[in-house]
Formats: sequence, C-alpha cells, structure tokens
Amino acid sequence: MSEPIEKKEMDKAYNPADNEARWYAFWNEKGYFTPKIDQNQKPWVCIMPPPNVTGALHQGHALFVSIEDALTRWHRMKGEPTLWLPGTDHASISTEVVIEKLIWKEQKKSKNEMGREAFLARVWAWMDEYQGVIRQQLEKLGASADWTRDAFTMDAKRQRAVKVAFKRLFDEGLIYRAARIVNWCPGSLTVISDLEVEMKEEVSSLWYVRYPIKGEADRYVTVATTRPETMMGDTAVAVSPKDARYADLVGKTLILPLVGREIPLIADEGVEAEFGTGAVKVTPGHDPLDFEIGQRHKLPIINVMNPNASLNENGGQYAGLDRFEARKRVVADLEAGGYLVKMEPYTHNVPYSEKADVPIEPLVKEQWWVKIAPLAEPALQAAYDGRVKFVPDRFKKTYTDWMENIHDWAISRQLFWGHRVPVWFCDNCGHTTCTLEESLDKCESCGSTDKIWQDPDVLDTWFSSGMWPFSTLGWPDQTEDLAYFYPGSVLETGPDIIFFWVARMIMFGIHFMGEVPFQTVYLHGLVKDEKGQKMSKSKGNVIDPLETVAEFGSDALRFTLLTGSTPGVDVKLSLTKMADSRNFANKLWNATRFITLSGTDNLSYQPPTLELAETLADRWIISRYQQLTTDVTRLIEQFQLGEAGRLLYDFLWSEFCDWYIEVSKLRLNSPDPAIKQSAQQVLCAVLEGSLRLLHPFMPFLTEELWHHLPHQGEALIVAPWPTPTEQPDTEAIAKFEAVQAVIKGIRNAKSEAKVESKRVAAIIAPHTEYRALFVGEADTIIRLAGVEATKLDILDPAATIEAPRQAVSIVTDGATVYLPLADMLDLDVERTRLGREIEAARKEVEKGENTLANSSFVDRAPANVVAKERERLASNRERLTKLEERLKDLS
RNA sequence: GGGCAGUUAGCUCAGUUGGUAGAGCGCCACGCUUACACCGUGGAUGUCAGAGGUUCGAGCCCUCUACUGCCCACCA
Repeated sequence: MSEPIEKKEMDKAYNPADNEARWYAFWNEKGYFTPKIDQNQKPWVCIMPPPNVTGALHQGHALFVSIEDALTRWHRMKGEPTLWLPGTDHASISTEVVIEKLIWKEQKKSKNEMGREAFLARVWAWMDEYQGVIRQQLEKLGASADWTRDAFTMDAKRQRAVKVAFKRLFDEGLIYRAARIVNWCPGSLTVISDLEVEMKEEVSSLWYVRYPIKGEADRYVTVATTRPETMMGDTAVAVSPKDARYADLVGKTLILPLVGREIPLIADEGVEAEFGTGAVKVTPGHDPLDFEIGQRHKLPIINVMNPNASLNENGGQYAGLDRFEARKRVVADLEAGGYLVKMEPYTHNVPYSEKADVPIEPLVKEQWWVKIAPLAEPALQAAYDGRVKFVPDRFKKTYTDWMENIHDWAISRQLFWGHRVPVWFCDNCGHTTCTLEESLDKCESCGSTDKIWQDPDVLDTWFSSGMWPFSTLGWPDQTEDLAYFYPGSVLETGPDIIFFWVARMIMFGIHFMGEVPFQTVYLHGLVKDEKGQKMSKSKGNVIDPLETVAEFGSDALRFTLLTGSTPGVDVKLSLTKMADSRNFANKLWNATRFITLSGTDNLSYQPPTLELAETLADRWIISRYQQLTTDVTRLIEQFQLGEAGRLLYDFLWSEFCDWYIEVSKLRLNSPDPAIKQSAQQVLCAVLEGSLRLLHPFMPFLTEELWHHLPHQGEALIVAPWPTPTEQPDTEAIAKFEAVQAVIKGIRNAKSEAKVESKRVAAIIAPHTEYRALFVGEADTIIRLAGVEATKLDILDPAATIEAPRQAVSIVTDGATVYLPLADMLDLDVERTRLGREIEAARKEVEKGENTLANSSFVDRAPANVVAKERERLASNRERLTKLEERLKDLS
C-alpha cells in the first residue's frame, strides 16, 4: 500500500473525518502495530485491559486508549519492540444479566426455563455478533494495538489456561470447598465476592423487641434489630461479657417470640454493650457477625430464606413471603403480641449486589474458595520492595492496605456464562476429581462411572482476568511470546479495579510465572462531565465518544483527554474543551498549509539543528525546539502526559505560529531564492520535529501533515523519537526575547493610545550592548510591531539625543522606545499612563530594596539568588529612572 | 469509624527539587496584515479555602480547622 495521501492543495480547514480512517488502514496494513521480536532488545509491553463485549464504548475507554496508545506510540518511536496486546472480556455476570434481559424481551423466558445449553448458545451467538464492534470502535480512536494477538478471556486457549491454573491451585491445596456465610444475590441467584458488594445508606428502623425469659413471668431481654424478618432463624441472644446489666442473666433460656422456640442467652466479645440495648439476636444463617458468634458457641444454623429471598418453610406462617413483606408482617405481629417495645428511625448501610442492584442476603452455602494468604504474601512483598511501582504513588498504600487484610476469595458462581469449574463429584464415594478433560469417564477414587457429575458452577470472571498478562501470551505453553514479552512494562487502568484485577494479576503472575506481571501500574482517573458529575444515562450528561469523534475528530478527543489529565485525577470533559483541541488541530493544519503553499515540495529533509540557522529567529526557534524535546521526553518518562501535551500546545501555537511563522514571512517574501529557502528549511525542520513529538497525542493529524513536509522514512508512526544533539543557544533565546519585548511594547502602546494608523514611526534608544541586536532585527520590528519602514530610527547610544515631546514612550530592559504620534497623542493621557507605570516600577524597586536590605536574606540565601535579586533591582531602578525622566520631559 | 485526594482569575484546570502567580474558555477593545474568524493584536480579573508554624523567603514543607469527592469497614 502506498502512502494514502494526495498531494493536492490542502483545504482551508482541517477535516478529521477525511483523514483518520485512511491513515488507520494504512498503519494496520503496513503491520506497524506488530512488534518484531529482537532478542538483542528489551521489549516494551502493555497488556490492554480487556473491555466487556457487552459494553458500548464510553469515555472511560477513550481515556485508556488515549493514554495507552500515546505510551505505545512513544515507545515504538523510540525504536523498542513495542507490544500493546488487545482483547475482550467475557464478563461473566455482566453479560449474563444483559442476555437474560434480552431473552426475556424476545421470548418471555427465564434462563432457567431456557436451560443451560440453549442459553449458552444464545450468548455465543450474541458474542459473535458484537465481538467486532468494540474493536472497530477502538480503531476509530486510533488504537495502535497488535490485532494479530487479539485475545478473548473465553476463547479456546484461555479456557485451557484457566483449567490448568485451577487444577494447579487445586492440587496445591490452594482451592478448597467450604460452607461459609457468603453474599447471596437474590437478583441474579448467585454468590458474589465481597468486592461485588456495595454499601448503600438507607433510612430504615431499629426495632426493639423483647424476648421473654423462660420460667420468669414478666421478665424480658430486649434486643434491637434492623432485620426482624430473620428472627425465625434466631438461635441465641448475645450480650457483651463486660455488660453488668446482663451478667446475672447469661446462661438463661429465652423464648423466641412468635415462634415459641427456646434459645440461650450467651455472652460474646463481638457484641458492643453501648449499642441499642446491649443485647443482640443471633441469626447465624443470615448475618456474618452472627455466623461467627454461632461458630464460637456451636449454635445451630437455621436458614429461613429461599434463593429469591422469600421465606422458606422455616419461616413458619411467613413462608412464601418476600423478605420485606415478611418484615412488615413480623413487626405487626410482634406489636400485636406485645413484644414490640419501640421503634426508632435508623439510617444505616445496607449491602447491595452491585450488578443486580438488590440487597444481598447473607446465607450459608458451600462454595469454592481460593486460600489467599500464600498468594498475597509475595504479592505484598513485590509492592514493598518496588518490583511493582504505582503511579501515582499513593495507590501503593491502597493496594497494600487491602492486601494486608485480604480474605479468602469465593470463586464459584451459580451462573451459566463463564469458565466451568473443572471438578466432578462422585455420589458414590464423595470424592472430587479435578481434570483438564472436557468430560470425566469415572471417579478417580472409586471408579464409579454413573454416579459422577460435574460441578454446575462457573468461575468468578476475575479468575480468568487475573491470568490475562500471561494467558494472552500463550501460557501454559512455553511460547516464544511468553518468553520474550513477559513480564510486561506498564499496566494502565482505573483505580476502581485495583483489588478486583490488579491485585489478582500480581498474585497469579508471581504464583504461576514466578515474576511480577508488570513493573508499573498507572492509574488514571474517571471521566466526568464538566461539572464533575459521573456521566450516566439517567442524568442525561453522557458525552458519547463516537459522537465527539464524528464532530471534532479522534485527535481532538484524545488531546482533550490527555491534556485534561494528571495521573490518578478525574478528567472533566466538556464540549468547549473539545472545541479547543479541534482548533489546535486546525491551527497546525493551517500552519502546515501555509508553509507548503510557499513551495516546499522539492526541499530535502533536514534535521532541526543550529546548522540550519541563518537568523536570530532561527537560532531562537531551533533552540526552543530542542528545549521542548528535552522537556516533553522527560515528562512522558514521568507519565506526565498532560503536561507534555500542554507544552506542545504552547510551543506550537504561541511560539512557532505566533512568532516564528510571522517572522519568517519576511524571508519567504524575499526575491532571493536562497533566503527564501533557508527560511523554508527551518520552518519545515522545526515543524517536522514537533509533529514527531506530538504524534503520540494526535496520531492522525500529525501523520497526515508529516507527509506534506519533507521527511525521511515511510511513516511518522515509525519515525525516530527526537533526541537533542546539541546545546540550545540560550543567548539567542534571551536576545530574541528582548526583541519580543520591544515589539509587544509598541503594540501595547499603539493599542492603549488608540492609534488609528496601522504603521507608526518609532525611535529606539537602545542600551549600548543591545544596539547591534535592534539594528539587526529592524525588519522584524517593522513587520511585527507595525512600524513604518522608513520611519524607524535606531539611535546610537553614544550620541545624546533629544527625546521627542509628542511621543509615547516604552521602557524595556533593552531599550526605550518612543512613538512620536504628534497631534494624535493626548499628552495628559500619556502623563497619566506614565504615572501608573512609575508607580508600579517604584513598588518593584522598593520591594527589591527591602529584600536586599534584609541582612539575613543576603547572608543566607544562595549567592545566585541574591545576585539575581540585585540584577532585578538594578534593572527596575533604571526603568524607574527612565520613566521619571520621561515624565519630567513632558511636564 | 478509618484512610486517600481536592480547595489557585467568572468557568475548567496547570504550576517539575520552596526564589517576583500561568493557560484555555468566557469577558472588553481593536482588527479581513498575501495560513488559519476553528483567526490575529491588546486589555481587565487572583488576601493561591481559613488559622498557626518552619524558613532570609511558602501556592509548594509541617500542624490544625472547614467544606467537597472517593475508597475501605460485620455495631445488630
């Protein structure tokens, strides 16, 4: 494929839609996204967080693509074998919920009515349909990911990897089965992990219920509860052992109201005497704390709930009622029976299932668990000793705090969609067989062939995600990819999945590969709307990335997200910011258009070094470009992409376009072709280099513009990242800034004095050492300040001159400038203006004098700071003197 | 209850080791100067949340307070 560019005249405005698809196809077909394995070079590797197939593309995707692609492109340009490995996630429970709804809509059938196989067939069909959509969307954003290695967490290779990992943990005794209190989601009818539980504040009531003491008429123990509907499952009442109020009652038997069952009054450390009445009903089947108390006191466990959170047969007269309906009835009956002492309004946190958005029900169930301590310990060490670094650093604490208090991980889910638990039970001998095979012929213990059945559960989706850094590279096979690309370099993701995902990857990476899966974890913020609110459909504040791409271009979206972001900080996105970025793209388009319109087609490529410089402005812009290169490189190394982007924006717009291009117009107009060409060379060289620096931020635009300019190599995406080869000429920078000061001063004075004519006369009285500078830059001043060419007078500092009376005067560090405006100038206005300036200058002088009069400053501050302060004072004094003299002249 | 961020110009945000406060948008005034009105030139606007402290010097370091946001947590 040849370069997809037509060297026709560029349009007046940049149209991203024309460009972006064209260049993406070109890059992709050229194979630039696929790294070449080179054993002599260390690769740079980033494994993409796999998006859910279910999800429509949102700004969070746009943000991670912007960041990861920028890093990827940067490393690629640095010449490293660069792998950004893409993929998608089966997202077990999320997908299952989506498909359930879909099937309900289509066929009015539940997944259970439909059956496992039919349901899974439907999911796979759906996957086939939508799998490609996310990829296309990522491509639209410019993701330069290696699609030849595209992976899916449920494809055949990953399925095998999961089984191998499971079996290994199983054989090592790190996966076990146990009945514990778990978080049951009555919405999706599965167990979920602690991490999938979300606490929501809710206004409810605290009911005070009295439990009669057996055999003692009119004596009660009053308990406070938020969940009266579970009282049919009560198997004790507990108080604090330190609570004197109940000391003599401990050991007595209570009668459970409404039920009549006898339960003991026990003392347990877990009870807080200060809360409520100090007595708590113990329901080991439906509360985590009660479960623990129950274990300690060997209390029976009574489960009163069905899977859908209606009461079961143990609920007596409430059986069949939903838990909240049962609550109402129980309370009413308690009240009727005289058991309800009082009821207080009470606000507390209720655990909700994140995915199904219903309150979870703690239940005792048998599940598969991962024994986490042996995995967590080395994963914690890796963070302590810095083998894994966090950017920003504070997230290291988030990680270690959690890891230090980690609990065993419940990994089985009562779902259809996911990796099936590779374990068979034997009803004959009770043995469990874990196998990598699709099916099992006979129990490995007793040999039974007809009493065996596979565990119907699937694995927590994060089990397969946790293996992503190596399963994508071919593990458990010893592939070339695995040997070369593992461990990765950077893992880039959101802080919301540090525990879900990052922690599990580190644990699994160390356990299965013996090495941390990545050196750096970069955490980005969340994308919010312009008011800082989370974008959501219900709020109607969603900015759809594809719509923004269509309107402003992918580059504009990327640039906005990158420059609006600091690591770990939320990004507020607004349409005005998008417009700014689009304008920036247009600015560069037009700068390039201007340069090429001057006729640069036959120019050969030249690197932007001082060798090219003919003029002061050349030396200035090239030196500034070199400084920029150093700064941008340093910032990207530090993951400060936002700062780097802003630097590029400022340089290109405020320095290159506003000053350098304007200055260069003088030479572009020269009748001497050599002069014209020397200007063109610098324009092209600096712009070409800047486009390289900008490429990771705005890949499409820069690639297009680069091809319009003289260049070497076949594409910008693989052009070398610039490295400065010489020292910037700081003297030239200072000199040019002195010229800028004079030009700005004249412009300002003209504007303030409301000068009508475009061209004015000017007299420059330079300081001795600046005379040559201003004489040399006379043309620049004439053009950029709007001075009449024949009426610019640069005085000889040696000669005494009479300053013109009817003139505005401008005092800069390098010169005093007079604009003789004759009748146009109102002297009163000029005197007032000078008065203001004198006032300001005097303040500066006073400030400097005070600082330097302070002996402790002079003694203790570093010499260079004191010297700088002295210089500043001297120059302010001189300025003040000049202004005062001028005012005297005018009075 | 514990922890972590944030509080800088009307708005959105920068501010690298402490050394005279910045950008974009918006606003005001000019302006079609042979790239760009998605533009140019000029201008106005800040007790850097508050109070202490360290220092010759603090937006940056320390302490406390206030408000905002997020994370973690089995007081029923």
